[in-house]
Amino acid sequence: MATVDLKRLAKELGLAVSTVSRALRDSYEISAETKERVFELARKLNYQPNPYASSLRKHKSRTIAVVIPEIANNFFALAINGIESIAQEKGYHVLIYLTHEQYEKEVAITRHLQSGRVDGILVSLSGETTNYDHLVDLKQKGIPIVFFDRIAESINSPKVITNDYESGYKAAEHLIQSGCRRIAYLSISNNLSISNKRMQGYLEALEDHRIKHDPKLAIQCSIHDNEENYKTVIALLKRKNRPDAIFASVERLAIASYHACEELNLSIPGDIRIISFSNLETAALLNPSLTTITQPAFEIGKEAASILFKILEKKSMTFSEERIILNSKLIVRKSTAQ
Amino acid sequence: MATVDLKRLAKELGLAVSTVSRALRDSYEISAETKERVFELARKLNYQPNPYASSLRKHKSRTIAVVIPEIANNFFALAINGIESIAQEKGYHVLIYLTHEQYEKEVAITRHLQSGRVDGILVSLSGETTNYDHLVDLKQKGIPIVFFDRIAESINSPKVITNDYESGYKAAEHLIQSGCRRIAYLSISNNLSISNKRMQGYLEALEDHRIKHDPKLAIQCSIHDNEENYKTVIALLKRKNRPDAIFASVERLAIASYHACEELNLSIPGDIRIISFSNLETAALLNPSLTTITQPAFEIGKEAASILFKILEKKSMTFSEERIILNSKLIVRKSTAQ
DNA sequence: GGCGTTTTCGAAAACGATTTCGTAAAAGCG
DNA sequence: CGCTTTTACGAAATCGTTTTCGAAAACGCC
Repeated sequence: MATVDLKRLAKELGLAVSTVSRALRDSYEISAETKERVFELARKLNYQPNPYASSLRKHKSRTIAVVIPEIANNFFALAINGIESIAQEKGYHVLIYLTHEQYEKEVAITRHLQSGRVDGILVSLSGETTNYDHLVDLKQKGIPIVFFDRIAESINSPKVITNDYESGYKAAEHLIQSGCRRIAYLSISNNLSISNKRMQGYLEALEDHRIKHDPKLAIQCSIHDNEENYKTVIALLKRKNRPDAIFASVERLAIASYHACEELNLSIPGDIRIISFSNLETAALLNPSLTTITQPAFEIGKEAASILFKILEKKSMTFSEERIILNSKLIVRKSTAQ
Repeated sequence: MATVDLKRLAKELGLAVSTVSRALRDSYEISAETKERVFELARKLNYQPNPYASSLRKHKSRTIAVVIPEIANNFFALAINGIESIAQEKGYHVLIYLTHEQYEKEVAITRHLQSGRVDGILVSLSGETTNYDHLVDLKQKGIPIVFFDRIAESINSPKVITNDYESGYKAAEHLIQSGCRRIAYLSISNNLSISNKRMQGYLEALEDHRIKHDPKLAIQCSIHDNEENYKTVIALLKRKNRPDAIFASVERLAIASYHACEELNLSIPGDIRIISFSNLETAALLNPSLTTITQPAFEIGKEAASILFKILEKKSMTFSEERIILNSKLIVRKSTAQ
C-alpha cells in the first residue's frame, strides 16, 4: 500500500502537485470543478497531509507546549483540560512536559523548545525556579509564552492568575473571625509568585486585625517530599505553643496536615482549624469537610490557551501586557467551623 | 539574529553541510578533531536542530500520542505521569489527546494520527467505543498501539491492564464477608473491558457464596453526566428494597454515592457499605474513609510506555502478544467496616 | 613506487508540502 | 478584432535535515 501523498494524487488526477496542494487548501486560483475532483480522490484515498513537511515549509507546527511542575494534582489536571479543550477546537496539538518542580528540567525543556517544535508555550513555573533566563531566551527566539498561576512577574508576557493576595487575605480573615489567633501558614516555596502573594494577604489580614505575626508560624515546606511535610506538620503541632489554625497554600499541605492531625489525635476543627487552597473534588467529603479556596482551574487553562492562540493568530506580540485575573472562591466547610 | 542551521555552521567552519550533520550525529566517518570543532561552534551558537526537517527526512517523529478519555481523574493523571517519566528518559515527546469519553472524538483523533505525526500511540478507550476499525486502520498504517487499562480485546496489540476480574471478585467477597447480601454494582459503561471484567468477578463471587444475583442491582451509569449519576444513586437508595452495599467500578461513582448518602442521611457503613475502584489520594481522609481497590496507575503508564518504546526501538511488531497484568490492591477502610 | 584500503569529507538527491514565478488559454473591453 | 486582464494551472525552488554515492587524500604493504 503505497503512501498517499500529493504526488500520488497529482499523478492519478493528471494534475501538477502544486495544483493539488492549492485545491486542498481551497485556493481561489483553482476552479471549482478541479477542487471537487481533488477533494473526492483525497477523501477516497484517505489522504492525510504530512504535518512535518508542512511544518518545515511554513515554519509553523500547529503545536503548543504545556510546561508544568506536576500533573497528579487536580489543579493542573483541570488546567490541562481547559487548555486541551481550546486547542482541540482550534486544531492545535498539545505537548506535555513535566518539570517535577525541578529547575534543571525546566531549563532543559525550554531549551529544547527553542528548536521550533512548538509555536508557543504555556508555563507554570517550577518551585525551584528563581532565574528566568531560559524563558527570556525563548521569548527572544520569537516563541510566545503565556504564564498561568505560577508566573514570572519580571517577564513581559501575558499572565493568567487568580486573585491570590485577596484570597490569602480572605482565608486568614475567615480564620481570624472564627476565633483563631495563632495561624500557621504553610508555604511550598518562597520562589513562587502564588505562595508569596497568598502569604502577603495572610500577613495583611493579621495586621489589619491587630494580630502580631509570629515568624515561626510561617513554615517553608518541601516541594518534593510529602513525607517530610507530614513530619514538619507533626513537629509544628507538637510545639508547646501549638497554632490554633493551619492555612495551607496548596492542597498537598492540607492533606499532610489532615494526616498529621489523625496521627496526633487532634480534632479538626476542635483543636485546630484548617483551610487550604485546593481543587480537591472530594473536599466536601473529607473528615471533616475541608474549607477551601478553590481556583477556577479549568477556566485558567482555557483563558491562558485562548490568549496564546490569539497571539499566534494575530501574530502580534502586543498582548504582552495582558494580565487576566480570575477569582478564586472561598468555600466554607467544617474544618473551620466554630 | 540569523537562524542557526546546518548551513550556517557549515559555512562558518568551511565544511560541507553533510559533514556537519554527520559530526553532530557522532558519525564514525568524521575525524575526532573535526567533530570537536563542530561541537564547539554548535554549542557556542546554541544550535538546535529543526525537528521537523529531521522528522520529514527520517520518517520518525520521536513523538508519541496518549489518547485517553479524561484527565481530571487520578488514575489517568498518574498514568500520564508514568508515561511522561519514561518518555523524558528516552528523549521522546508526548502529545495528549482527550476523547472526553466520546467515540466520535476518538475516531477523529486516531484518524488524524494516521498522518505520521507520531511514531506510536498509547490508548485507553472511550466508554462509547464499541467499534475498533479506527484503531485497526492505525495499526495497518504501521503505527504501533499499546493499550492500557481500557483495552480492545480483539486487537492484537500489547496491553497493560490490572487483574480486574480478581479484583472485582475480591471486592465483592469482601462485602459479602462483612455481611452484605444485596450488593449493587455501579458500572460506567458495558462497552468497557474493565467494567465488564470487574462485574464478572462480582457475579462470580456472588455465585460462589450462593447469593442469587438481582439484575436490578447491576446499574449502568452515565459516562458523561455525574449529576445524573448522583440522582441515579439516590433513586437506588430510595428503593423499598434498598441494597446494603455499593460496589463502584470507578471513582466518580463512589463520589456520587457518598454525596447521595449525605443527601439521604444514610450512614456509611451503618446503612450501606461502599467500596470502589479508585486512585483517590484522599480515600483515607474521607468521611468515612473509603475502602478501595487501587490500581498501580503510575506503573501502568510506565509499563505501557516501556513496551511502546521497545517496539519503536526494535522496530519489530513481535510484541503484539504481550499482555502485562499488574495487580491492584484492596485497601480496607471504614466504609466497609462491620 | 605502485596499488589497494582506509579515512575523511563533499555534492546532490531525497523527504512532502508550500509558494513564487511564469504562462497558455479564456474572457473582457472599446 | 486587437488588446489587456483574468482564470487556471504547471515547473521549480524552498524549508533544514539525512543519506547515498563518490572521490580525494592518506596510509599500508610488498
